[in-house]
Amino acid sequence: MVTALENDPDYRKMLRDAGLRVTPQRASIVTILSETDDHPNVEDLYEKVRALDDTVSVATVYRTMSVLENAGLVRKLVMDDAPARYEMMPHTEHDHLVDLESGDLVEIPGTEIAELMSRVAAELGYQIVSHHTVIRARKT
Amino acid sequence: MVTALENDPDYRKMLRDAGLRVTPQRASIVTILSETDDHPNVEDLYEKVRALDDTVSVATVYRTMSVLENAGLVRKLVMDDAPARYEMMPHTEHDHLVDLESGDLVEIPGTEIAELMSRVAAELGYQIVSHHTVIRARKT
DNA sequence: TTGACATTTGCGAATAATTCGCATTTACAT
DNA sequence: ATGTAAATGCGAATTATTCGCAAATGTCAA
Repeated sequence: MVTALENDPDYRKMLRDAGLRVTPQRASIVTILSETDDHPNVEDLYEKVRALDDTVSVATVYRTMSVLENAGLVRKLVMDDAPARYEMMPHTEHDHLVDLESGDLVEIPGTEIAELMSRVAAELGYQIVSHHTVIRARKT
Repeated sequence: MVTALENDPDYRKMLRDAGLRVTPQRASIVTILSETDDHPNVEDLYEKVRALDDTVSVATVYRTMSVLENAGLVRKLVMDDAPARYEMMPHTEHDHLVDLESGDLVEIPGTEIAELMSRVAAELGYQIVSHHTVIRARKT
């Protein structure tokens, strides 16, 4: 069985450090998600992962996304009218904008939005665990 | 048939002005949603509307929410792991925060967040059609 | 290294929110 | 009043996601 395990020991570590068991399926999924620079939904992800490792089931992709999200390794983007999409937790903070004409998901770089939200939440006596923002917009 | 039509001619006008047909079902739904200060999901709404007007079906509640959203009269709040919730389009701008302990949906007053988003989107050459932000947080 | 055991997986069935098809009713412009 | 496009109710269909369970497997302690 060919998996991503042997190729990318980094992902083993990332999973171990998060207190998660390292299974071939998880390694394959993380490998694919890390290599992908768009924001795949489960179906996209499943198809790509399958090409690398055909032992993976859809259910496992769902379960893995959930586990990784809880571990803070993955961010889930809940869409308005489409299946959720995922990305590896970014080191560079950004939010998301949906281009209503093309359907593209555009990244908005910068920490301003997050900082403002933290401030505003703090004023209400809350500490942000996560925030989820999707802006729908069209080109001017 | 008792409906909200006779009681609240304001809603007739609101619907007409938006170019929508005024049906008893729509009037009942708008009446209930307007009176409600929490953010009901379709099931909540359906139950309350039913008490007022038992000709309304769930499908119509869904369809009406969709129509009103497109008309800009209603805002849909897409939740992470629960059915969507709705509110009449607020005159006072605000965003939303989910209290992770209680599950409550708290309103964050103010236009700062929206303004910042507009600015940032403009920098990328976009004009915001709508933005949807849900912050998940816990009390400090 | 091995064994024990909790975790994870694949599979297909189940769930739950939302949409759809269609026959019937209805709002409203004329 | 009347014709017609739009809206409705009903239940069936769809679709993303979760679940149950038996089999497989990762990890940890000895």
